[in-house]
Amino acid sequence: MFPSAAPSQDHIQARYEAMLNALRRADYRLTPQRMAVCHYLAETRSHPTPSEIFHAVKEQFPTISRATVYNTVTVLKELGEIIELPAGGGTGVRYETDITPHVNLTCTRCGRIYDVSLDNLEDILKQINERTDFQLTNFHIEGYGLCPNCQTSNS
Amino acid sequence: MFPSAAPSQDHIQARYEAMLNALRRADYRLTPQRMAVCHYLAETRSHPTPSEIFHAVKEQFPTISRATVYNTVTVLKELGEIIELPAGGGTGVRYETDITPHVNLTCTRCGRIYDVSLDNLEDILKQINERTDFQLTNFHIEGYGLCPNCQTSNS
DNA sequence: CAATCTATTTAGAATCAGTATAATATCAGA
DNA sequence: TCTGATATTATACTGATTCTAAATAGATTG
Repeated sequence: MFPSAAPSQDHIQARYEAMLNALRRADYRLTPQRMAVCHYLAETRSHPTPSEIFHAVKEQFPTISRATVYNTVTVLKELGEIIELPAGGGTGVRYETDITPHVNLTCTRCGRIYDVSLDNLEDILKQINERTDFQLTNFHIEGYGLCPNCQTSNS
Repeated sequence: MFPSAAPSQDHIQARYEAMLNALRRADYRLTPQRMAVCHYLAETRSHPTPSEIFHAVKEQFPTISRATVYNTVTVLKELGEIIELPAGGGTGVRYETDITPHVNLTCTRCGRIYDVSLDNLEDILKQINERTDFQLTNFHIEGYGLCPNCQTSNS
């Protein structure tokens, strides 16, 4: 069950293109820095923090600044291409890069986040649309508890 | 639909007792400061930040320190009595104090959080328990989009 | 009750995340 | 190429969160 399989090359490419298209549609320039951030977000399954994104992209772009990373993820978040999650322990945020409806199981002890897919999630979307005037772009589900590891460890 | 009705006195009392019991069960002392934090969390529907909790409790406890607030919410979070949410705009965290399964609709423009209840949420719980080895304490659903207000305003 | 041990609180310092600013660079279009 | 708008960068700044050491309060034991 855990952990999720690494995304296929096709899937990475599709997510990457989707992010670029979202930026294009909203009239943002496709700068090399933004493209690098998008590419990293498309290929990772690690729910990265802004700092992790910064260091990863720095490998290709030694001059990139944190501000550019923050700008880019803020835009992508507003466009609904990524989702902001609490990182646990109040230490900033993480980003969910898989926006297909699924469940994040967060371990309240070690903070790790696991992905699980469920059936019939469209039904939730339908109910929200019926009951509210919200213009929904995406949604996801978070579960909290102890992961298999932390259930047995006692520290 | 919006906003949620204020919680009844009975409901406040029940939530308050539940938090105190959780602390007791986990062998934490019921200090006056912790009790005051719990009481505020039980009576609010505002998804407060640590700072808001601090100022609210300070009214009754002028000497309380921020560290005590942070300690208490961290414990309550580990016990599953409250849920940490990203506050939007990267400005720290907020806490969901209503742990009955429901939906938080977060407006990606103004950052406000709305509560909505849905049917058949037990089914999600069942699916998670069937498919994973997680020991789940609670879960909730987050939706993202534009609230009715922000759909019409253009700034 | 006194002595002791541990958990908790407090104030303040330190750290870290995130934002704002101003100068520079890049890009698109005339 | 020139011009204007947008984006990036480095750095300074603000505010959120954590850490630390000392003081306090509660529980426990003799």
